[in-house]
Amino acid sequence: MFALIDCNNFYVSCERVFNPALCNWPVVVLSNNDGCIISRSQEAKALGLPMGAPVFKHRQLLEKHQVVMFSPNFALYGDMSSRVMNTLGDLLPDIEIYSIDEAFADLHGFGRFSLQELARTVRDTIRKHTGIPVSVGIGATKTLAKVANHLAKKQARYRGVCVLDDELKTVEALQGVPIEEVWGIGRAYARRLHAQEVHTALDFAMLEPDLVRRQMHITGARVHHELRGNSCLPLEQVRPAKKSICTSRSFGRKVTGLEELENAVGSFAAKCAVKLRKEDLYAGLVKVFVHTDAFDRQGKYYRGSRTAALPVITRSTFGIVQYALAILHVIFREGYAYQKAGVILDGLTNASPECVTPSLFGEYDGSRDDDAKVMHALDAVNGRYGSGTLRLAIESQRGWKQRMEKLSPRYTTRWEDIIEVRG
DNA sequence: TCTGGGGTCCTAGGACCC
DNA sequence: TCTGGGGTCCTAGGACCC
Repeated sequence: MFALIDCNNFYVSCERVFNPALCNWPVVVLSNNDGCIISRSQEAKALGLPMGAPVFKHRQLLEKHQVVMFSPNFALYGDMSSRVMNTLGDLLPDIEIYSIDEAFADLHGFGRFSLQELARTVRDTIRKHTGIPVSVGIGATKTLAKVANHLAKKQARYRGVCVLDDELKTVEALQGVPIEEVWGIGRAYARRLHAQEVHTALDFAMLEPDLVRRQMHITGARVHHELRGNSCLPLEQVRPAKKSICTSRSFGRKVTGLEELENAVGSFAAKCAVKLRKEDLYAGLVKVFVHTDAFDRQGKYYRGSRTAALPVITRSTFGIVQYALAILHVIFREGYAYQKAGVILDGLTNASPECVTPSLFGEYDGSRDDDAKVMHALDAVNGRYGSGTLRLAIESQRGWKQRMEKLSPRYTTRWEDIIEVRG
């Protein structure tokens, strides 16, 4: 059996831990740039605020009900996530951290315990240790655990715990879950399935396997298999190495000048390099993209992107920034109002550069010993005194910076922000 | 008139996830 | 006026190899 432990309204719940007055009040967390709604409390969902909706379209509703809004505080959410996962890891030996707010657990060996009681213990302990409410779903496969979790959240009678431990319960559960709610069935497949009169997870499970394989390829066939109780997605306890690293942002206002774009792209490239070293990897390819506002039907539209192969794999901020800027110069067009830019590192490897053939023509070589030492010093200083303490000059101008008007304090990761309790 | 067979690698695009 | 960010996997098709 597998369990899926999923935090309820995670980002909102994190804010509430340090602001309990917000419990029972409609609360939302916004995306970067304060643009969209990306987490909603139960009360906010009840008002009809959709997930992912742009704030400006729901301004009236938000104001009328005095919905409390937060800019995203990822430093806080990341730290709260590791507290939840640490507590979970103490309770269950085999877990896979699937996302910032979810983990799977393999329950083999727990056969002689009541899974209901086990799930309750997990839920109560995480709540007690971290303040975060979670739901627990248990089923014979990961996909069925997801279905169970969905029911645990949606139907009050489960009180946050749903265990599908026999066929009858499983079939009943599948009947109650719309096909679009199934893990692995997105918008496109859901639309096609509805057109074929497949509306629930049970309808889908009853289809001919060959038909599913043909229409939905191997990924769809796996979902189908798993819903029928045959496990084909194993627990992945070790996180696989990253295959790409991306840093991108929408701008706080439109950017037209090359110099400002250089500041943005340079900053994103430098951020990518830091992530790269944190993952202990080297990059082989750098990609840069810029584009104008896709929603703006009036303005001139342009999107440009190029990938450059680095002559030698590197993890140096200098090398990566240098290449990113060179690409930017190639794709930049005068006379456009840019809305977003990003840098993507690809061709990632953990091989050390000494094992790789160096460039015949002596272009920039990120494996140079002095660069490695500088990067080491850079990361050490920023690790100790805060990121951005030491940075390249190009990272300094930040007129394009995003709106973040409702940011909460970093309660758990910054001394100045720690909560004060008065007696 | 008649033109093989067996591969690999790369990229773009689509679909999905949180 | 105002619409996020960061990922993965799969497939088809093109280009190339011998």
